[in-house]
Amino acid sequence: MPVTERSFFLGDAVSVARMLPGRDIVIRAGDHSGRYMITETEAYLGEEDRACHASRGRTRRTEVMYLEGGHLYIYFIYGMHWMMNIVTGKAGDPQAVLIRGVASVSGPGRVTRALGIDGSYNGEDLTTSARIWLEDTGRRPSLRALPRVAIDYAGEPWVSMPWRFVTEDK
DNA sequence: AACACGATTTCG
DNA sequence: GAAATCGTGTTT
Repeated sequence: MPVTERSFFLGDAVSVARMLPGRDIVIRAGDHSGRYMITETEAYLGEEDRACHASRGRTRRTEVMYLEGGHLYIYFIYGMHWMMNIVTGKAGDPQAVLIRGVASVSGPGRVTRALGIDGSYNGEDLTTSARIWLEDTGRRPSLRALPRVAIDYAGEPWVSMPWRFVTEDK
């Protein structure tokens, strides 16, 4: 069933990142329509977290992270890839969860390409959108917690925090 | 106005 | 191992 309760997204990013795997992202957008089970997530914990874009404060790019949980934070990187994140927490608390993988699609850049996600989805509200939302199918996969990827520049302790969650292969 | 670099992917 | 490729944040 669709997850329309705002409360689902108001927890901290680590909590939400642990709840997302097993749930489905549903897209209804013309040429890109489908259901994709989330398999891998990564949490970014606000201004304190040196790996989080919000560690540099509120800017034009990061302002959507300051919205209340349930909105999408979409950004472009390496000149070619869109990254999809789900904002979590209360308004003013810039946390988000990167969607690193969905069933049969590994890698955050490949996820957005498969789902047809681009900058037009930045700021979209998952609890009210007619083209993208979350659904709870009841699946509760066991997870493995690992360090986050490609954030060496953040230094310790952030580079070592086990805030990446991967569905165990079974 | 110029510069350095990135929450990645792909090719060699 | 290195290129591709450009928006963003920082510095000048």
